[in-house]
Amino acid sequence: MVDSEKKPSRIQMRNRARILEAALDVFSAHGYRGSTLDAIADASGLSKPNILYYFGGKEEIHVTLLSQLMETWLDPLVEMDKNGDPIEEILRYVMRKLEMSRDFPRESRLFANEILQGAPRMTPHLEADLKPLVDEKCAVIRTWMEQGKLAPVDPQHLIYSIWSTTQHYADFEAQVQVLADADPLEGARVFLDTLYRRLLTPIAE
Amino acid sequence: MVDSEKKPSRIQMRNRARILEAALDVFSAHGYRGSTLDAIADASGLSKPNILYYFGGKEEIHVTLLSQLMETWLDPLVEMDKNGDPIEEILRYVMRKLEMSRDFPRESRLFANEILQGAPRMTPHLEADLKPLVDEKCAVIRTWMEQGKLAPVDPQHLIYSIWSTTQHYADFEAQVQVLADADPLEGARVFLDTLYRRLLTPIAE
DNA sequence: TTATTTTTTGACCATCTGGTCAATACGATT
DNA sequence: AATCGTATTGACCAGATGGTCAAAAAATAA
Repeated sequence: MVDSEKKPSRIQMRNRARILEAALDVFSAHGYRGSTLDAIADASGLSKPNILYYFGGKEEIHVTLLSQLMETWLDPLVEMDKNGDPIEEILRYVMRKLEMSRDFPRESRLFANEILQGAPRMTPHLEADLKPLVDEKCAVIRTWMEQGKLAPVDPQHLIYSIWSTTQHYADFEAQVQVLADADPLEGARVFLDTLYRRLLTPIAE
Repeated sequence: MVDSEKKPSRIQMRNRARILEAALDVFSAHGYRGSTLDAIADASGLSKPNILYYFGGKEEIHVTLLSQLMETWLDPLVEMDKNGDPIEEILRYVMRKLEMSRDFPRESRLFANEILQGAPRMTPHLEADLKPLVDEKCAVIRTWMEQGKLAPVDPQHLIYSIWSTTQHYADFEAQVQVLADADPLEGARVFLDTLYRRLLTPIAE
């Protein structure tokens, strides 16, 4: 049995990583209920019982993925620096989120799927990690606005809009695909730069 | 057997409506794969075999819902009037989409779920209905911009941003809930009004 | 090498789920 | 009331799926 006390062997490291990689593929493409252990087994090259040797069950794999990816996911917001130039900081955040849609679409869809279903396996994480971070950054943004460095808007809705506009290109890729112009992500870069500059640039009086 | 040739009886009308209503509840909450005929049966108050008397199967119910709701879903964009005032037309569109997040969150999530999974049962509809409409309205917006009535931005990405920012409040409700301020939808109204006014108001030279 | 622990698997199981079907109940028409 | 098409259901089935387990195979330690 895999002992969670002592440090994992090299084989354990490798196989757990394989399983999580395969699971990310499968879960992000089909959702939790649409994914089967058999599919994860196939994708990882391990047998189903062997997978259950490393993880307690389907749900444990899913939860592990979710919490393991949470940090990566929130990192761009963490990086937002209250000492930087406000508009450039926010635009940098927007662009990093947009890059994540390009580079980590599976992760984006994994989260989107989970939240669409009411976040049954993630609400604790949201409360514990996301909420405090968002509160903190909203306070920073509010300060910037009070200093007249940003045009005043509700910081929380500003953040929602950044999440939704950037993640759209990963989560709704199938739709964007249908309406496809060449290289949507490059178009998005230009558009979102304009959008947030016009929104946030303070108007001199 | 239910005959698709002649017009449906009153009982058929009522029961098909019941089933679709229940199915919308179930599908939007759990996704396609996460939904069972038993759940739809329970929710509709009909027995499972009875449901299969009215619909060919689970997939047929889902497809029926999707195509039946497509029109409602696209209607606000259809309504965008090329003869109206550009900024007000677009803001009206934004607000109507936002109201739909409030009044039809199940429909929003149904579509979101489907597109997240790669739109397996909807790509034809997207091609046939959505694409031409979006192309048409993009042309209208482009005209407005050429006339100097709107600040120039890529119309397609403008539309994506409207979809994503408004639908966010329905599709990611679980997340918005966690970060909850009082009445997010009212905050959204104000924020989005500012956002799109600042983005689109032409700058006098 | 041998003993011991870790890893892997084939066979199996219980449950769930979409779907069938023959039989029954119902409702309108005569 | 008798008839006939419509509507409804209990019992059932086959395949999928999450998970178990004893035994075999590898790796590691002695």
